[in-house]
Amino acid sequence: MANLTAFFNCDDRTMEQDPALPSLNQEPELLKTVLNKEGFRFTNQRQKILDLFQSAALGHHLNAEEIHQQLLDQGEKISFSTIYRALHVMVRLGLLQELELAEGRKYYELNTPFMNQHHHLVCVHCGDVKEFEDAKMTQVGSNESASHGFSLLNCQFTVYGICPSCQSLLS
Amino acid sequence: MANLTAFFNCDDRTMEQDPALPSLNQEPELLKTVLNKEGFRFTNQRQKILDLFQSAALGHHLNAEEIHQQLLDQGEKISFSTIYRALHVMVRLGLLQELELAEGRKYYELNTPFMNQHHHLVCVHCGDVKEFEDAKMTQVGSNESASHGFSLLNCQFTVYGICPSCQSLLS
DNA sequence: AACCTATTGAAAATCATTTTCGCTATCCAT
DNA sequence: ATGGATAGCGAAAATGATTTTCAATAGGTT
Repeated sequence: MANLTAFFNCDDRTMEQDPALPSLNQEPELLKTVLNKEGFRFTNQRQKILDLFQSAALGHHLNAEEIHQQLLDQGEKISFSTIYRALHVMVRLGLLQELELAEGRKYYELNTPFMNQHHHLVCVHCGDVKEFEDAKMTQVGSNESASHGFSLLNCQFTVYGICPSCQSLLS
Repeated sequence: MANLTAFFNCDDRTMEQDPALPSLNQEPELLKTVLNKEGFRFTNQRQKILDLFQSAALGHHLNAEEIHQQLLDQGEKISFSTIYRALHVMVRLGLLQELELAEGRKYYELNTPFMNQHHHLVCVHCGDVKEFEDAKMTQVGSNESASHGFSLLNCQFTVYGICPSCQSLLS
């Protein structure tokens, strides 16, 4: 069986991602509610991690390393195991989305409702990432999953290329 | 700087992917030609690896582990380092494409000309992968990269969901 | 307040992938 | 063809991100 970590690796529990994506930005207490509803516990560390995503621009992606560093910078001591566990839980709960930007590590960003999903244009040379939206994408994604009888969780469109500045460097 | 391995990790040389994708299925000697043109050497191991992809259904993806096992099964002894090096070279030369199917490892498949690119619908529970094509995808990909001044290398649309049989298992 | 157990941090373990290094094989020029 | 230069090979060690283990602690519940 596949090992799609962020979807199914939160200890041993098996559970579906909540289809009604909670919008955390409103209520300060929402994280606790969402966690408890599924038997997870609210902790300071989880709140701090989520705060990072909420205080960053929407669609900003972070990896475990960056989260660790940013929390250190603001005086919070946290272990990598806690970070990874928190990320998995929050992906499972539909609060975060895991991104595969082909850099040998995983990135996470605040999950956005389906119809507002954005996609990524990656420079394979310098790693610069631009975001874009396109309704056609979501359209195709839901058509495809429907036509195969899949229940849709999310979709990612990633375009790889070389950005203008790297083009000049390389020429 | 980013570390997009398959694009830029072939020892130390820096070089662009050949925009004219060679169609290997015709000429038996083409691999040697393509390799030598860029200063790489033709080896038995590289041929054997490429053969695996060519004898499989088009669009079939393999990871390093599977390649290693399949070659063992057919009596070929080959090391993982050789496999990984060969895969990188062939991606660089545009013979293979690297796929991010979110399973903690990389998959490869024969590269196909842009307009025939196919995309993936992945069951996050059992790992089953369905392929599909959609011209809109390529369209959007080239529009986006063009509008940001990127030179386009490739694009991947990956849809995550739960397949029908896993849905019944989980309910 | 007491209990049950999910969560934490630290350290060890995994796992895919990469690198090192001495040896071999391919390519190019003679 | 032959020989030299060096790309590529295999084996083993190294890396780096992520996961797991385990004893101590803290969150949620009664």
